[in-house]
Amino acid sequence: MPELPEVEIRRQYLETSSLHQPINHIEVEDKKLLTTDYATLAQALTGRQFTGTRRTGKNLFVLTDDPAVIVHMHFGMTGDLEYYHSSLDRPRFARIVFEFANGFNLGFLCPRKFERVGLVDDIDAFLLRKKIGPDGLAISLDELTERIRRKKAFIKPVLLDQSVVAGLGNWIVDEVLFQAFIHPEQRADTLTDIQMRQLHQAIYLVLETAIRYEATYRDFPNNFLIHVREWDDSPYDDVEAHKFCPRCQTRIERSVVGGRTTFFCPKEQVIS
DNA sequence: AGCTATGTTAGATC
DNA sequence: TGATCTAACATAGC
Repeated sequence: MPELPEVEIRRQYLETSSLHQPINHIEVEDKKLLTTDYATLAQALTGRQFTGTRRTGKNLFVLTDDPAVIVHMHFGMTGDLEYYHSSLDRPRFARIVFEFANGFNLGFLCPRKFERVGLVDDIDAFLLRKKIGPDGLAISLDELTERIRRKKAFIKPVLLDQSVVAGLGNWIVDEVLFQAFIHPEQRADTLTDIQMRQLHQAIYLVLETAIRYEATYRDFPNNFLIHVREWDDSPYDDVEAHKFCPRCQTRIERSVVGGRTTFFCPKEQVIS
């Protein structure tokens, strides 16, 4: 589920599996997944090698031995990477495959086709053009405060806005707001200095924790809200009974904010 | 069978 | 114009 931590895990995975191997061929099942036309992509990458990676928010960039050829990957809601050898092991949904000269393959798994791959020649220019803000792990308290205070919308959709701070998705924003004791519908421009400090700290805590546990939710600390969601695999009425705040045991509320399903503790996350 | 989904964005609306 | 909001996208899984 590719929010910033999952993309960071995929970056590390690609870095340890797929560098310094000449690319023989690129297989693309559905051209709609490409943001660069296939002929251009194939021509630019054939014979090249991946040499390193960069990440900003949910965007992964793969450098090659040609400084002007950089692959951009976005994992949408369900994208993943898998490095494999035999074509018999080709994973399901590997709709884009980078075939290396050594016989190994890097599959870009696109189960729901919300994923995108394309070429970029300048990362900074790309980020500017796409209005991607500072990475959630790198943003300072002052910059976060300045960017949030100029918005009047609810804090939750503001945190989901990649131009404000990059990398936070639906689950993580809920977790961050829970850890910071902030109601998802508090207006962004009304956050106090104390709340901003809590928010900044919570963003770092949640992202760091998720990366440390390799984004495996069930391993997260017990005081994380994420567990409320993880168990939500049976009909809502059935499961509501065990959704309680891990800190105060109040029943967790479920609503829709900014068009997304939202969980929060109605007792501890109040609008001030 | 019908509903929901982790993300992004075009187009509508304020 | 600019900010904000909504719906749609394509598909799998439950």
